Parts: sequence; structure tokens; C-alpha cells
Amino acid sequence: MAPPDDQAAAPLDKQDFEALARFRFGIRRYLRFSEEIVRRHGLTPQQYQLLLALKGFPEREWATVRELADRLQLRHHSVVELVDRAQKQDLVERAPHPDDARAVRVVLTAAGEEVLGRLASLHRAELGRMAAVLSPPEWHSPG
Amino acid sequence: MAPPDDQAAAPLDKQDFEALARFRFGIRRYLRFSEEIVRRHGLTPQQYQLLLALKGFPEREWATVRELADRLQLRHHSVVELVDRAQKQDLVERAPHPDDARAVRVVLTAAGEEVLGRLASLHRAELGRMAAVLSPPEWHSPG
DNA sequence: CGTCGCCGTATCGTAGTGCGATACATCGCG
DNA sequence: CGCGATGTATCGCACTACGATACGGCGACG
Repeated sequence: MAPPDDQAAAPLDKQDFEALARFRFGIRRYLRFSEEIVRRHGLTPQQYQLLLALKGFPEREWATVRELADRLQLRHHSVVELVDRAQKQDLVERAPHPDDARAVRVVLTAAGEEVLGRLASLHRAELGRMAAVLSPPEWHSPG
Repeated sequence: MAPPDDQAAAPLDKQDFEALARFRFGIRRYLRFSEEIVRRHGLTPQQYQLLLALKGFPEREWATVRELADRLQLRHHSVVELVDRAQKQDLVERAPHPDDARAVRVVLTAAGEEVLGRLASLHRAELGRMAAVLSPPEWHSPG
């Protein structure tokens, strides 16, 4: 009789909107921080994401273009261009895929590894500081 | 003698990189979800953020251009253009500021209010589902 | 009560980047 | 060994955030 506990149906009150807005604000602030610090080191935000996705790839430390497209939530050819630019800056390089001649292994260069180390460290620190704002809101609903 | 407990100094291990990457992946997935659903309703992601920032503004439900620039982490004139586009679609409108003739009150229209309600509801639901992936990582550090 | 520095808003041209459409090579299956 | 499926690359385009700049109201000071 009471509607199912699916929150999607219930209308939002002012508090909900504020929570949603605050969370989005948190994300923006984090990305903004990231962008600034990353640019200071000579890369674009996307390039940092690329490097991080490689180094942080489960099991290995490289990935194919297609895998990256999934992890970065981009189209394949957007990743191609991203890799092109990063390669031009000697952050990553392409290596042949052992099993599939169509695919490409994108791997970090020494230089890429180095910058990433520094940047990731700074990000970890900032994340610790921002944890409160960045945590997704808890709904005061299902009391 | 042991370095201070400031994490920024300690080098990251594979697990840290994976955690960082997973979190960024979560953000991307959420923004991606948001973008898709928002576009399906005829707005751009930025427009949704604008509406949400207005409706979710602490205390009131409107804001000046400058305040929005802070909340959206954009430059003032980027917000101007964003408001221009949103106004053209009848999502928001400009009203004079009671106390300061330089400033502008940006307010939601009825149409804007309506779409926002539906979109915010969907976002709240998705946030519930994604909470696990979206939570900032806890560092296994100071063990 | 007029002038001047300051702040908020708006305009213009530009650069970066993600996308759709398309092309091409390789894989694997019958 | 041909053919659809899959992975990568190319081209042109559109969107949007930005820096530089301009304009107008504001408040303070003499």
C-alpha cells in the first residue's frame, strides 16, 4: 500500500536539493583542484586521467585503447586522440599487443610514471582533506 | 625520525593507484550517467548544474552570477554565457537585484523547476545505487 | 554633490576536446 | 579462404570555457 521504497518516486524537498547540489559542488571543486595542479605540471586533466587509468588498471599497468575508452568513459576515437597527444609529450607510448595484432598496448613512459607519482600523491592528500564534501549524500528518507 | 604522518610524502603503492583510479572512474561514470539522462531531457550537463545550483542554494533558491561562478567553479563570464543559453530555453530568467543594481538575480522558471524536479529525482536514485563506487577511498595507510 | 576607484555583468575572438561518420587492418568462424 | 565482427585511426564539426576587454552602477572622499 505504501509506495515501494524506490526513492525515485518521492518528490524532493529543499534539503534533498541542497544535498544534491552540495555533492555536485564537491565534485566540481575536486576536479578544479585537480585541473589546476595538473596544469601546473604541464598536463591536461584528461592526460592525468589517462596516466592514472593505466597505472591503476587492475592486475596490470597497461591497457588497450578500448579498455581505456571504458575506464575514461569516452568514445574509442577520443581516446586515440588523447593517446596521440600524450605520446607527443612522451608521457605514454604504444606497444604491440602480444596476442592481437589489431589491438595496442598503451604503456607509461618513465617520464609519465614520474609525473604521475607526484600528481597522484598530491591528489591523495587533497582527497583526504575533501572526504567530507565528496561523500555522496545519505538520504534522510527511509526512517 | 620517522617522516611526519603527512601522506603526501609517502610513495604510493599499486593499491593506492588503483583506489585513486577507481574513484576517478566512479566520478566519470556518474557524470556520464548524468549527461546522458540530462540530454535526453533536452539540456546540457552544465544547464542541469546551473538549475541544481539555484534550487539547492543555501537559504534561498536564486543566486547572482558571481555566486554561481563560485558554486559551479567557473569564471564569471562563463556563467553569463551559460545563463544566456539557459534563458533562451526558458529554464531560468534574470530579475533585478533588490539591493544592488549592478547584480542580477538568476531564478528558475516554472519550466526549469519542472525538469529539474524530474532530473534530480533520477539523480538521487542513481546516487544511491552508486554510493559504493563514488565514496572517496580510505587509505590503508597508517597501519 | 561631483569625481574616481572598484566591483559585477556583458561582449568578442580563440583554443581545446569530445563526437559522428567513415575508413582500414586483423581476427575467428564456418 | 571468404565474411561478419572487432580494434584502431582519420576528418570535419560543434560546443564550451577561457583571456582580454568594455560598460555601468556603487560607495567613499573631499
